[in-house]
Amino acid sequence: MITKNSVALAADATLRARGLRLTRQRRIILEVVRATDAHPTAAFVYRRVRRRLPRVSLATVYRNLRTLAAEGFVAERADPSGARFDGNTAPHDHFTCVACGRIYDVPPRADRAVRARVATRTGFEVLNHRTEFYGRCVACRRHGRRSPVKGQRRS
Amino acid sequence: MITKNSVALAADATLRARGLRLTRQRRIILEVVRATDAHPTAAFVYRRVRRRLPRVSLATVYRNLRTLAAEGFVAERADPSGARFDGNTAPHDHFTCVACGRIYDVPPRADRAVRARVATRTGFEVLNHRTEFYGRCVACRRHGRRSPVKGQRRS
DNA sequence: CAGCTTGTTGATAATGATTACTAAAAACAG
DNA sequence: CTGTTTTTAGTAATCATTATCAACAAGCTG
Repeated sequence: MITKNSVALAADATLRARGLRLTRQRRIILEVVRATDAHPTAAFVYRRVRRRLPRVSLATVYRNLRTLAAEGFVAERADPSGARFDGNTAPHDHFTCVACGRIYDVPPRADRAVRARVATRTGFEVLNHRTEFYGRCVACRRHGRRSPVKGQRRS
Repeated sequence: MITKNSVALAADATLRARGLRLTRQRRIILEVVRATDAHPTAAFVYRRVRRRLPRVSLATVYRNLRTLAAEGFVAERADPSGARFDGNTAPHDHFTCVACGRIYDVPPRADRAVRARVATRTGFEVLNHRTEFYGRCVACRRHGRRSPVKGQRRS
């Protein structure tokens, strides 16, 4: 089972091997990102971390999200209004609801062939790929929402 | 055949139907985006448009790229360092070279089943989907480039 | 332990992309 | 023309992100 603690231990070992340290801030930032499936922005992570470390700096959050992403402990994705982070580093796809803006995880497709096809067609070396779906989630379909809700805070 | 002029005519008609106009600026911005497959940034479009309209404003470029995207004449995609635009509005996928940063078009997969699978699994209404591939393009493989080249201008 | 080196933090300034604002120009309708 | 609406250029403002830096902490080394 993946526990908070086993994650921290693994992170600690990996970071040490690079001459980096798993500081209190870094550990809590990692825990916050892994504890939600909301694909949070840096600002969201900042707000959450502040509950446990009231004196943390926004720069520290950004700095560590970058570090953790570079070391593979979180994934980073580009969003029209900025970066979002994902504590789920297992391969999976995403569904973005065009009405409420929420991003849902979607189980990945069995896709060995997809990369191979692109590789042979282009001659490129395909290291990775990801599919993004867009549409309306169940809740928004039920409520008949069609367009982005204005004024809602980005999570 | 799709000519510059037929595009302009179609754009003009669509825009008029919305009470908008195909101004000189708007038309040239559209032409610039459609004339390249470099998935340009707003700054790139601005530089190109300025060759033909030296007094154009950067704000005008942004404003019109947004308008043209909203009307479906160009596609917009989020990139880690900002928005990129695509004059190719036919369905297709993208390959991003992690070494040189270039974004290549990839022919789309026959994919009726992909959306259906997600729809039945989630209950969501899937309107669209897009696959992003990451790897090294032929040129970068040949030159043995592995990491992003620093200091190059985003196109 | 004291001293040295290096990594890290919080605070804040700086940057870069994008958007908002506004007065003037252009496009159109009658 | 004349009035109305849209659009523009120029610029200020905003927002996310990054850089800078002095103070601090952790890990050696002797």
